[in-house]
Amino acid sequence: MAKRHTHTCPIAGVLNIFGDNWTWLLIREAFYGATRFSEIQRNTGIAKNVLSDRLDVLVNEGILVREDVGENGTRYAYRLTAKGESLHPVLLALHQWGNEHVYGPGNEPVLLLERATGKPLQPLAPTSRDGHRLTRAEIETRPGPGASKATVRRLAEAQE
Amino acid sequence: MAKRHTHTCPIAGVLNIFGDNWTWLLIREAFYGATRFSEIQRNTGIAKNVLSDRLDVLVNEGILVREDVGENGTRYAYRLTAKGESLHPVLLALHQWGNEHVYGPGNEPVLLLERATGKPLQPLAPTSRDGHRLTRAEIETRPGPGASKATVRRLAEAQE
DNA sequence: TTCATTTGGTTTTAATTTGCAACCAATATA
DNA sequence: TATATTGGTTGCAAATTAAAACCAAATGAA
Repeated sequence: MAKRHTHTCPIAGVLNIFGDNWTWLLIREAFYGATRFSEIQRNTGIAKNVLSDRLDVLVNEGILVREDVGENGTRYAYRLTAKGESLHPVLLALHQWGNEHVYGPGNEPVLLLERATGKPLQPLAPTSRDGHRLTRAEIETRPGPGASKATVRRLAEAQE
Repeated sequence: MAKRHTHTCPIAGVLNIFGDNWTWLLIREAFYGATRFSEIQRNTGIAKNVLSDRLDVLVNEGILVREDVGENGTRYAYRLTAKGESLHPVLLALHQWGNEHVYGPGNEPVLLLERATGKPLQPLAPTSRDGHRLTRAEIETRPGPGASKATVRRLAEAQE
C-alpha cells in the first residue's frame, strides 16, 4: 500500500495509513486486546499476506509495537503504542456512527457504556476550549503553519 | 466496491462504506462545500470512473443527494444529507489525529478553530451522559440488541 | 448564431492490489 | 517422539484501480 495522497491535508495523511478495507479492523482488534497474529487473523478473516503487510505498516508508523513473547524467537505480540492509543476517539466516533447509521437504534451490535453507571456515552462532539459544544457553523478551518500554497488557495475558495 | 465485511460489527459496517482510499476525501470535499463532479475531481485527483462509482455508493447510502442544477438535465450538485452531516464528528476526529500524529504540532496543514475566539478546539474525547470526560478503562463495550452470537462470544473473550 | 468549452459521465486497457492456497522452519504441546 | 501451532513467505488467479480516450448534451463567448 504505497502512499497515494500527496496533498498537504490531515485527512489525506490519515488515508495514507488507514485508507483500506482492513486497517481500522486491526485497530479494533488491538483495542479489544488481541495481540497475536493468528488471533487477529481469525477474528477478522483477513488474508495472511495482507495482514503481514498491514502490521508492518502499523509498526513502521509507530502505532503498534511487535514484542517478542516466545522463549526466544518466533512468537510475537502486537500492542498499541501511545500513538496507537491516541486513535481511541477516532475509533469511538466510527463506532458510534456505525451503531447509529449502519445498524440503527435498537439494533446496535456493540454498545458503548460508562462502566460505572451502565449508561451510554454521549455522542462525540466538538467542544471549545472552555468546554461548550460547538455547531458546525461555529468552527473555522484555517490554514495552519504546515499549509501548502495549494491548501491556502483551497480553503480560500471553500469560504465562498 | 462490494460489501466485504459480513461480521456484525459497527466498525466493519462503516468500512463497508468508507473502507477505501478516497471516500473520506469526498466527505471532506462535501464539508468544504464542493458540490460538483468536476470540482471534486479536480480537488482530489480521483479517477473519474472511481469518483462516479463512489458517489453512487454515497447517494445509495443516503449520505449525499444528487440534485439537478442545470436548466434541465446534465448538471448536478452533490450535497450532504442529514445522515451525511452526522459524519462531522468522525471527520473532525480524523482531522485532529492527522494534524497531531501525521504532521505534528507546529506543522498542521489545516487548523480547527472556534470561530468566535480563534482558539483551537479541544481534542474530541468520550464523555459520560452527565458530561465528564471518560478514560478508556471507564468505558465498557457490551453486546447490544443487534449482537450476533459471534459478537457475544468475541466480546466475552476480549474481557480476559 | 456559431463554435469552442465544460460537464458528467462511460468504455477500454494496463497496472496494482487482494484473496486463496500451498508451503515452510521453528516452537510448543501431548 | 509425534503432532499441531505460530508467523510468516511465495505464487497464481481474480478483482480493483488508474489512466486515457471518447461522447452527447448543455453552456458560454464572440
